[in-house]
Amino acid sequence: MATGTEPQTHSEELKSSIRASGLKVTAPRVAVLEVLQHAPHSSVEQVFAEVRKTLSGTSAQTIYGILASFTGAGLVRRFDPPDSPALFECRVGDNHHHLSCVGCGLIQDVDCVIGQAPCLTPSDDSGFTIYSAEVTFNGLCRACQTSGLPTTG
Amino acid sequence: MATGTEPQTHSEELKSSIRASGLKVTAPRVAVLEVLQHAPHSSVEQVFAEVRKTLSGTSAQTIYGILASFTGAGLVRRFDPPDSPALFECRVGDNHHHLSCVGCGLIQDVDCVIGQAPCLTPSDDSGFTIYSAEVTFNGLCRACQTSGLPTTG
DNA sequence: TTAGTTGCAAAGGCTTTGCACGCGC
DNA sequence: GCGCGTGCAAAGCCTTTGCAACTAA
Repeated sequence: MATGTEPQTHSEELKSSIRASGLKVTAPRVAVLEVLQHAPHSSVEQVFAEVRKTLSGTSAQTIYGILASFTGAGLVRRFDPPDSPALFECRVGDNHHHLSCVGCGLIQDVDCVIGQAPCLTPSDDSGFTIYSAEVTFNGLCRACQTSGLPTTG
Repeated sequence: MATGTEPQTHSEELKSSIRASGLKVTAPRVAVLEVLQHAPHSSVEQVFAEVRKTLSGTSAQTIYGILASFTGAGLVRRFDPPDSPALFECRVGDNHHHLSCVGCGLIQDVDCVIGQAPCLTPSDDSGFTIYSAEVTFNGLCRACQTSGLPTTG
């Protein structure tokens, strides 16, 4: 970045991803994708706040629209935890899953148990054609274990 | 129900379950549990409508409260599909998972792939103590395959 | 130029909260 | 009798929708 010619080379990759999904490349879209890459498991509010640091004129509705488009295009994955607004994460292509702490709500990624996508096959698919399998492990994170959260009541 | 003495023997089981969870037994609670046993994957609206058939004076807020209590007590499991209100199902104790149709939103139960709970172990638990693993298979149900839903755009 | 996308504003639905009465224990 | 649970009413939040102007391709 000596000459300032390529201050955002990384953005080119993102733009290519957007184009490859058949979507037009716009500043807010690139920004949303960047935020998601740097901060996985972001809520709409989080993405909105981050994008506005760069593009102050962006509206929340635009963020909703972009995330919906990206989710439909497969660029991002939506995650709906109970008692919380939806989270979004960059779909990097691998098949990772989630550890969800019932104590503090922390979401953490884990590699797929088996390693391929879909990594699981239902015992009876009932005629379904399976595209993907998402696994959520519910448990208690290390911090919540240490703090002695009550587990029985 | 000839004498009216035991028109709801089955309810006794439900009451026991409620009591066992440390909750008080009330008519709406028994009704909610009955609805959930007969109609898995019910939304709040669905449960509300069914309960009112028996207990016309029940309010929606009561249903929300009951479902929240039951979820906390482990009697029912909450399921948050994207773009839809939360679903609830009776937690019968086994470790079944879900087939979710991306075409029509149909949710169907499947037995656990492996058969034990938790039936999966993450490759790296990051210090988490895992209580349970929930698996959602995303795919296309037989009806949506037949109707030729577009899969590429 | 053409079509998709953004921005502004408002509405809608789902869910939660506060308080008093009633019922289960 | 005590305390939890229920009912009534309202507010809150997250999310979606409609229309005009702008930008990417």
